Amino acid sequence: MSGTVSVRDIAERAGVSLGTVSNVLNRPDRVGSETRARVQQAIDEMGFVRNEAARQLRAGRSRTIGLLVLDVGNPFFTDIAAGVELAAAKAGLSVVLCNSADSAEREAHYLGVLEEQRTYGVLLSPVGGVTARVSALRQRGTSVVLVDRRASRSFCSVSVDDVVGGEIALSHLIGLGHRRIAYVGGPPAFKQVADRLAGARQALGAAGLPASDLRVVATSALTVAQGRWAGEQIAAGPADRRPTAVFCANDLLALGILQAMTNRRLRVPDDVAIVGYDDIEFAAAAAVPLTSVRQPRAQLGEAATELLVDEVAAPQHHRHRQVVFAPDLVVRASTAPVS
Amino acid sequence: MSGTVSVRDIAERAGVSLGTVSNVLNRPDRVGSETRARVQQAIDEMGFVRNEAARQLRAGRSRTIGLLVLDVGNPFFTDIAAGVELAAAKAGLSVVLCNSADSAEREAHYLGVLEEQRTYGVLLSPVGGVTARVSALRQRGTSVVLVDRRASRSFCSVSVDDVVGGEIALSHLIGLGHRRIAYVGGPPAFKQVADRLAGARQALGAAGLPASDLRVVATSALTVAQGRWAGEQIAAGPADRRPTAVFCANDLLALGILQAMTNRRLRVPDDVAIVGYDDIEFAAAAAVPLTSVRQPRAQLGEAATELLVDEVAAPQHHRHRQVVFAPDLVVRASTAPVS
DNA sequence: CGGATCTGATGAAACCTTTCATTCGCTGGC
DNA sequence: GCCAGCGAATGAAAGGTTTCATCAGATCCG
Repeated sequence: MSGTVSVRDIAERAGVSLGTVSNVLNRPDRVGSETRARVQQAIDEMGFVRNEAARQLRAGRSRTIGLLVLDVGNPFFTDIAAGVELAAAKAGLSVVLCNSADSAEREAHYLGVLEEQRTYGVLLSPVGGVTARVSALRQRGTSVVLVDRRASRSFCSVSVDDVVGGEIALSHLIGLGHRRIAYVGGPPAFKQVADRLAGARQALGAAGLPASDLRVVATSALTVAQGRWAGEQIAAGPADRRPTAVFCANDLLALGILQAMTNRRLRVPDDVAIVGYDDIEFAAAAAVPLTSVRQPRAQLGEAATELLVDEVAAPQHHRHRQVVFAPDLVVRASTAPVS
Repeated sequence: MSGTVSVRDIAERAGVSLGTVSNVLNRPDRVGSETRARVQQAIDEMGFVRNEAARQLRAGRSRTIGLLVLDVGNPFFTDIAAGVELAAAKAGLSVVLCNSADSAEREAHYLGVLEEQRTYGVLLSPVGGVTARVSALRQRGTSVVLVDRRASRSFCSVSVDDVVGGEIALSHLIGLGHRRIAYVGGPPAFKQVADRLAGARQALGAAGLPASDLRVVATSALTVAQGRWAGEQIAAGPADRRPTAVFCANDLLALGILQAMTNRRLRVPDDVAIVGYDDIEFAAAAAVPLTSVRQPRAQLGEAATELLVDEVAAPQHHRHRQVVFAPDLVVRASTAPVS
């Protein structure tokens, strides 16, 4: 303890006024060099550390961005966080990372905490959608940018075009000659799941192929276990009717499929080609490295942060924008021409 | 904006004094029920949100724990974070998660930020060790608990016994009849790498087996790529001298080994059994689910938080403790009796 | 009815920093 | 020698909450 050191103590020690110490800290150019040196010395000697709370109280707003994500355990979000942190550092801001863990209750709790902290702004990947709680937050003066979810006109947002993602995944498989293809994903109500399927169907249509070439296997969640289950379904059929390729709504499903195929002694990509989605780190590290649709995660985080900073810096002539990124395909060993 | 609402506004609206509003918020039992209701109504109507900065300024300390980890992308740390969050919530505290990304510079930066915030305390998985920066932080009154690193007497710490971990991994393989075993890990200077090896050797000795039964393959990092490389080394030898089992210093290495074996058309566990370390989520999700040494990650986080709370709550008669957990073994498909 | 007790409410002080209008002390120009 | 102008330093005010000593009013008992 030893009674924390304040600007007043420094001022006393250096024989100057409070204001001068503050100036040394914030506008050193306005202070005579000799005085500045004396103050600096006092700061070093006494081990003075700014009290951010007092600073923030005075400023009315903190220098910390709140990033509230659906799942910190998901590499997708930690990569976004890395992008946010990068952009925030550039703007002289810090980031606090909060985890709603898919729970609306936790989301509300953290929005409360962030609002009490008078956060600079909030980057939110919402559990359900833009709830009344979020609108209230914004109304009371905290800027909010949606992440990984396209917003209406009244909010800024950054997201990735899932229809395009489905399209490039399927175009890749069609290009390799695959004609019996399965789409694994669910629940179908998830917008991402539906959009990626829509994109896949578009690609099929564009190639002049019948919609029946794509078989949909609906899962109840986007997990490895569900992938394993779907893999069993797919492997169970007779070889001549079995899909030669599988497009999964995310990489976890794809890993589950891979595991099921390994169990069944089916070879990837020779017997079944697999395309995942998200390109998480472990997609490249899988026993058979996965071809996957990559979302520009770090860019997503950076863009969101920039939109936020823009909104906070000039609230009056800020126009909300909905930025949509295009995903791209990372081709690895799990896909090959149909045999 | 609309000029943020303060306790003063609420007091005015409800026709009471400042202090009463504060009492409604903090000790509702000391306020008459009728008054309380009137104040509460004013709060709801005006959308009052506590200003945490002012609160904290007054209290001299924030209600937020700083958790500074080596790598937020690593599931090991996010699981610890989950445990921390759980225990923190119980104590009415929030958690901010910071990422030093293995950089001493970033670590120092974040320690600075956390100190300026007058954080409740810091949970630190240190980059190098307990630097002067950390000691200074503590000396100025911020409690620090080390995570995943055993501390000397002067700090609290929580860690997992890596020697025991190595021991149980190797005992498992010995029990399955394996006698030609490889240990993959590095760089050897990493304490964890060395301790796990020491444990492995102990198990060998305890079983009355010669030290030569364990071949050490040193890697330059604990990554999938290095695991792949080590796997190549191991697979390259003649079948009758090739190890029948591999114990890896972490799961990433193990995944790399698995990938190399798949490439080489060697079967796991029939040709080569694999034991990983950490039991990350993807260990279970691998093409061949990995047997792995599990560290009690959530418990680690919880214990660290409790030590911190104990230290902060009663600094005078607090005694620093170094809690060491024992890991356990999760047996999956990647190990089987030697064929 | 007076005094003791108790509940409930009050308001000033303190926490620490930043800001800004002022003041101070000089220099240079007229 | 006086004044304008300038750089440098000052000090009071503000920001919102909590705490604590104090006070007002009601209740109860003798």
